[in-house]
Amino acid sequence: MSPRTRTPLNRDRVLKAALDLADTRGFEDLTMRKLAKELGVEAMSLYNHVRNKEDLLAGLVDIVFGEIEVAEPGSADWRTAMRERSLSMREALLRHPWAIGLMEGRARPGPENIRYHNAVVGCLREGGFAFREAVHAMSALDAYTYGFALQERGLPFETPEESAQVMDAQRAQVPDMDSYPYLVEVATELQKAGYDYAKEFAFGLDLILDGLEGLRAAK
Amino acid sequence: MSPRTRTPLNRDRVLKAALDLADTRGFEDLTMRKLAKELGVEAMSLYNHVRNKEDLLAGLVDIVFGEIEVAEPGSADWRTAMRERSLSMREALLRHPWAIGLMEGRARPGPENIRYHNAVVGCLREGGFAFREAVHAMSALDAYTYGFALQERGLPFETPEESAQVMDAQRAQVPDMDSYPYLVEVATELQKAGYDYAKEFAFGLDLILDGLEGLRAAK
DNA sequence: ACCTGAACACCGTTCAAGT
DNA sequence: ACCTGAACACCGTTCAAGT
Repeated sequence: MSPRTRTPLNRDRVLKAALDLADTRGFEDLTMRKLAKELGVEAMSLYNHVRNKEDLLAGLVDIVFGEIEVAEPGSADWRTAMRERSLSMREALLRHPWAIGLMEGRARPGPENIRYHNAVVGCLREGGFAFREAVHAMSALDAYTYGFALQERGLPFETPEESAQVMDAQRAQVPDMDSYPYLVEVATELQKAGYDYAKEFAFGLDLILDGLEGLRAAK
Repeated sequence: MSPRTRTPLNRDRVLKAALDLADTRGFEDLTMRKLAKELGVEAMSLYNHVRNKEDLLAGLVDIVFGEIEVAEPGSADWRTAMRERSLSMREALLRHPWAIGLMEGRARPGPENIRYHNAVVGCLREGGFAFREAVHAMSALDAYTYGFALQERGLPFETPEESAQVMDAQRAQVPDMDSYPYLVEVATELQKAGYDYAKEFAFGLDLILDGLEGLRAAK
């Protein structure tokens, strides 16, 4: 039992601390050195539990995949299953916005990743989608969800006040703003009404689900 | 006329060289020092033409926005306009995959960004979409396109051979692969048929466009 | 088996100094 | 006005050395 760390370091503790660091202080603060300090250890010690930083990130991504809830194939109708898992996916990406660009990496997928994707395809196949159509459906839903999370991470339109602030800054910076009447309109309306991300996401999601329903019926 | 650089450095030349470096050698090789070397200059000289690296990246993002073709509002029916601009957007993101996560940044948008989004909203408004519906439409289309580009960047399923390779590696790594029958099926089918990204993208795109048509008709 | 100190080859950026 | 050398505060990672 060393003086500082009662529990010895292991891969799980390293990953957990890394996740927390990225979530609370931001992805750019997730460095091997700062992570080590957080764990009361020197940076080089981490390499006993993680191959390198890429391996660390792969571990984090798999934790995020593990947080996405998805029904057992056949346990619910495909539409509710896909709707719920897309909502759960957006929420996970909202908790870990730094992960968005890493989820679809070329690296070999982790166990949670595999479990997750198997369940998604399973719900579609058991829901009556032919193989090709199931791939279409998953591809479209995933693309939409990743892309929406990306937009949500970047855009500052949460409240009317925020929208107003952004637009004022923009107006000051772009002198010929009146050459862009459609944008001005959007800005004006958004200032009045605000922008509800959850509702906006649900709108596009239901639109895609409606389309997929037809695809399935056509079989 | 200095010995090396006949044309003096300026912001445009810096941005052009940076774009080329990121495209040809990858985003991780786009460092201020390597960019400077490419231009036959010391790293510190770049700061005469670019505030910092963030400013450099903002400049690159605006160049990419400038590469996305979009019709003049009112010049074509909304559906072809939106279809064409989404295809053009995917192609631009395919040429500059490193840009995907940067396009929707919090930073103030550049002139090409503003021009582009104004035109997109304009095509929808002139095409008969009410304000709220135009925002819905743009949001859904953008999310899908960004997300698809993200998947395409990460996944290695171009040819049947690639799919086979990936699956073999995965099989070797995951011993209980048979616990994931739906994934095995996808893998098997993909090995036979391959995966056509362009067609897959068009499928989801048309599905969303179909849905938006209904939204417009309902007004 | 696990941890560490020193070192290597890098980063972005500042600043005083050159022309 | 533009470029540079030296410096600062960082990175990820290796490796021999400690326990």
